[in-house]
Amino acid sequence: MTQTPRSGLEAAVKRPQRADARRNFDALLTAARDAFAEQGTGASLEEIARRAGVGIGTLYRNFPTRQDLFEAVYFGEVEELCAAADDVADLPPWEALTTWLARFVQYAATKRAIIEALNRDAAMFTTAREAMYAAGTPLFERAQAAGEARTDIAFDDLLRMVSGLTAAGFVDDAQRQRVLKIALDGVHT
Amino acid sequence: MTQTPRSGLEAAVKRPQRADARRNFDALLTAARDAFAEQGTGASLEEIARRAGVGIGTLYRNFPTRQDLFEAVYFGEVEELCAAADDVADLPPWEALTTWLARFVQYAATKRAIIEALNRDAAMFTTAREAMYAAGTPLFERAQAAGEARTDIAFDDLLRMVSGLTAAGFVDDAQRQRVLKIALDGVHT
DNA sequence: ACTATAGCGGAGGTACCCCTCCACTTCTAG
DNA sequence: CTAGAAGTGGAGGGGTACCTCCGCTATAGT
Repeated sequence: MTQTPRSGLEAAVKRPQRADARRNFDALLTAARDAFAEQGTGASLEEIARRAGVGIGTLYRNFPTRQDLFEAVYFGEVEELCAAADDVADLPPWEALTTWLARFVQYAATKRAIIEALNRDAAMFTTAREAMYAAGTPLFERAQAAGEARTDIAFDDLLRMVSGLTAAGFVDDAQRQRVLKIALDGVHT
Repeated sequence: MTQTPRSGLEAAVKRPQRADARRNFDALLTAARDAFAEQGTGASLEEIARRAGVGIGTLYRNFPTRQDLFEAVYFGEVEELCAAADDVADLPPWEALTTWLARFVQYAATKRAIIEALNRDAAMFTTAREAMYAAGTPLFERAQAAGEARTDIAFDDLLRMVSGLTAAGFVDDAQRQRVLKIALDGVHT
């Protein structure tokens, strides 16, 4: 959550120097993350400040625009997702791919910002998208090389398919898993 | 759009009697449909009235609550979708199913309300959901009976999968089609 | 301890949006 | 033609959100 520089994803916002300010900064980040998760990109900034227990002025000083706040949260999320790609590195090809995608689904299910982001074309999204692709493409290509995934589709197709399933509502988690599996069966060879 | 009673989907709102009032009513419905399509369920009622070229008061007289307006629009949409099931009746089983689903995707892509609706459980959604299921299930079962669709999944799984793909953002329509096809390959036998 | 200063927070202006209410306009039946 | 019923629309009250501004407070370096 507190950022660990990696893959060019550092937000364009710098953590303040003073200890008390840093506390507020982190509280804001956490509150924003929760709020964005629950209510999407449009969550009220005033409520975020309230949740973080700071004044609205403090929020605006740290993050002059909604975009700045969003980036700070969002880059953190994407980073975690990318890191998850390492965790599956030593599974067999197809399993590694599906495990990562499952994590993508489960992870992003509560954080729809990531999905909303897959679509827009603002600069920050491009950066984040590239990071996600950098993390996922090797898994996909490994599966293809092992003859486990069809070669007539792009990783982009796959990721969008999965992200769609993430966004969809399901009765329960079992159904989500089941449907994901069906869809992935279309990719498996 | 102007409602054609069918499958218990008549909205709980009645069209006014006077000619001028009826014109306004229809204009509101059209404007609301566009607005909901563009901005989702939360579109501003005042803007809808503006688009329809009527006063806000007129909107409220015809549709006392946002829900009323939404139902009126939404039931019309669902009806059209159900009607589309008839159009594919004489295609071969698998083709009939996929064609209908493709229409579902294309149709609902601009009208996300339908998808948002698949999830909530208010009474009206139940009604609409049932109508959609009544229209689609036969197509699915026919494909299953013909040995063209796997039998270990429910129509509900399928529809949610497809609706997820609908909601997802794609680079272009070609990609949308491609991804839909991949996902459906997971269902085909 | 002391002070310069980074940081704080919330009042308040602006802009929407929701919804109600009612003086006014338009339609239509007779 | 006409009168009453049906319908109109927008002003206005109550909310909430955005964002700025600035007098006050807590911190860090000496």
